[in-house]
Amino acid sequence: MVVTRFAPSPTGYLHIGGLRTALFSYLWAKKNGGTFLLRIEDTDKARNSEEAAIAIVNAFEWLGLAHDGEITYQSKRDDIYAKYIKQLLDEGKAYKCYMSKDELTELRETQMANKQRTMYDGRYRDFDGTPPEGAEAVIRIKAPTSGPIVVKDGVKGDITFQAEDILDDFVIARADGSPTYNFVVAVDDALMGVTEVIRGDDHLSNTPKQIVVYEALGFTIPAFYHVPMIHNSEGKKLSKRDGATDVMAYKDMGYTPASLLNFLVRLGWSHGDQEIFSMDEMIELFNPKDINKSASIYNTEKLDWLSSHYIKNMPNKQLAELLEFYGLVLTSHDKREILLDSLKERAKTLKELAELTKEVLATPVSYDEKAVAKGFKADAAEILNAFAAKINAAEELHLPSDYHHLMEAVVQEMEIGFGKIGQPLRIALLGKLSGPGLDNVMAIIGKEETLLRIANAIKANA
RNA sequence: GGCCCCGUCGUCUAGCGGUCAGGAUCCAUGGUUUUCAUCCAUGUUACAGGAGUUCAAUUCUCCUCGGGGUCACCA
Repeated sequence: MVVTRFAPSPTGYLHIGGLRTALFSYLWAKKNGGTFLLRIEDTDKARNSEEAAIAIVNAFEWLGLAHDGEITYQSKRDDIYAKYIKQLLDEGKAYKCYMSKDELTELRETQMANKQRTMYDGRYRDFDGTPPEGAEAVIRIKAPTSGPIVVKDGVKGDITFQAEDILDDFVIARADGSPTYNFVVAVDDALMGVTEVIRGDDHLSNTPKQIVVYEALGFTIPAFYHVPMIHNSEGKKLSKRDGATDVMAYKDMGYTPASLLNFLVRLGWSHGDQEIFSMDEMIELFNPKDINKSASIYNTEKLDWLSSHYIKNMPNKQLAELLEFYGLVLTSHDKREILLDSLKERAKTLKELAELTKEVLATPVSYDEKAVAKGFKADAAEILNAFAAKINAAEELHLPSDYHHLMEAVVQEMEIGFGKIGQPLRIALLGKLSGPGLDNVMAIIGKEETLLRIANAIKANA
């Protein structure tokens, strides 16, 4: 049974980097028919907020990454942590340390002055005297003072740390009794039955400490996969300062979960030359052992490409539903199919598609000056009038081809090139020289609106 | 600074001793399109450097350089 988890601390929104490790964890659990758990690490009361926890859950909902079972909140598990801390105390594997913060600071300063590494000196490790008057105690764990600690990492291979280089008797419970991060992570992962920990490699140097906790408590050590960081364009760890790192901002920008997830899965992971992955394919093909060792730089060029790919290939009905979030209601539009077929190949995001659609649907209120100078020549009014006359005379005008035939007729009768009617008509219909096929536009807006736009343009530009 | 990790086109990556170093994106050019976009075709650009090992190194080893992470009574 594979059990993975995502364990954010609710200090803000869900960010891109977190989402990627969550996605990896999710995929690996699903691939193995296992369980993907969510744990909110809200032990730091000063920095955490309930809104942040809700925001994270909402983001997962938008993305369709469902966790299994109930969400675990660390803030509700004080009793459990207290129990294990007491156990370690009773077994002599942890002890009370009465050193004050001032004393600690002083120790560190001396060590720095002597160019030693800063660490707790273990002065209360075997203390059995009377505690100093009024001193508050923290609980420290007895960590090994020398020897190798090996992290068996599925991404980077075996990583050997020397206890004397990195460890000291670190604090597992603060003076107020609250447990610290490295302790609760190990306890929770063990109690929740987590078998594979997939997380950012900024946690790599914490892992030996957690291993100390696992071993002291007699828990089974899970498999670790430390995935490389995502860097910003400066090559530094991606942080909130780097602009769009809030996952929900991607919804606002018009990206779909499918494109965002596809983009993220390919950051640090690949499967041969394949670029497009459906959720089913990701689940089928993902394996954390294939995760890259090196960090990747966050660059959204490919996200745009993926996004347009997914929009182009999405059924119009589904597209119309998604577009409502961006203020475009098309559900009852009778020309929805033509409309979206002719516009969805032009948009990189849903938001862009919504805007392009609104532009086509709205009667132009102004005309691009350069476009008029280039495309609305002296004979424009005559040609457009001839075309308008044909529209007026026509009985049935529904399909793009119906309008196309009328344009061809004008071209033939007046013995002009297609551009002669195309350019002014484009300006009349859209106010500029670019845009979707004119026959499509006319079929979408209909006979009356087409005539109106032609009349308006002649009035304004002739 | 100590410890740890990493180093293939600008970017995301394939490669797991012998390849014209492949794909994607971006960019450029051409074609298609009345226009723009799409689409199609073509093209430019990479093994950080130096020693080894080997008949042969992008691939294995070491060193250098470069980048990153982490060193709390934060998580």
